[in-house]
Amino acid sequence: MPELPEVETVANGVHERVHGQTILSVWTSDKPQTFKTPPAEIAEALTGAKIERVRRVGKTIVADLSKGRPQFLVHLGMTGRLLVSTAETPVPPHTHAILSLSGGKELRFVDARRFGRLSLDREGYGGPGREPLTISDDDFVALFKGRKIAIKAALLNQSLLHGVGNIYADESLFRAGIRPRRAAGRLTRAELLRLKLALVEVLKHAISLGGSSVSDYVDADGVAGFFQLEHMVYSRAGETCKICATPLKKLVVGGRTTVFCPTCQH
DNA sequence: CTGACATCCTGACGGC
DNA sequence: TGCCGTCAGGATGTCA
Repeated sequence: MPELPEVETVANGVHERVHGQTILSVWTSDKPQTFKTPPAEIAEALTGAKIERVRRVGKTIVADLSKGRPQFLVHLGMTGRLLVSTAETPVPPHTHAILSLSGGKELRFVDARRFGRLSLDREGYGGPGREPLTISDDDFVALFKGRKIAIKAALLNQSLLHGVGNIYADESLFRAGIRPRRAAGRLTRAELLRLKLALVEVLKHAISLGGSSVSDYVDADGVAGFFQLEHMVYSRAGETCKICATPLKKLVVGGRTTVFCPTCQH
């Protein structure tokens, strides 16, 4: 599932391949759920527009278009893919949008499970959440002050922090030695700073490896990432801890499957 | 404010 | 082999 590192990898890959190009035409599927903005409006806004820049904000991919045009937003959901393909490449099943570009290639949005969303930026995007890679120590600590919810649930809450999903929540809590059910507001400043450090480290490392490929995540060229090979806990319930060999335990926290080491995490 | 739960959706996987 | 039930989860919404 695409979280911050995967979305960053896709956004950067797409940017390198399409920036400066003009969108010649737009095709959209007939699956209304995929489009938060009506597909006809999206097609109208995009057709003839130049793609100035493609970047990541939280888990959203933002395409900045020529002046006067709205921004084009892509959320990958769980299984969404944004692919730069030649026009000759067979169109895969579950393709919901195809943008034909002046360079001859196509930018395609493919999403089997249809949790992904395409929209224009009319109402703004991102919300109040902060970026984990740039937030200050004091602001990070303040996010959790007085909160009774489990720290894992707080990490997943996009209105607090952007871009953290199930994989990086579990991985950062493991690396910080903190149990996922601990009340967020009861963590000490030292623990929260340890968590922040672990989170930044794990996100940056995952970005450097092209993200985690579980489910069916791939980058703009359809290439898988490698960080899943370094997962310490995510999806490893019942297996042994790579540090202390204790069997890893499974819980549900914040409605999500959660795996932790009862020995390494307190 | 909080958590528990349902909803959307399809592919993968386990059991029989 | 093949069918069927279960599970996975990001964002959002309902309800207690």
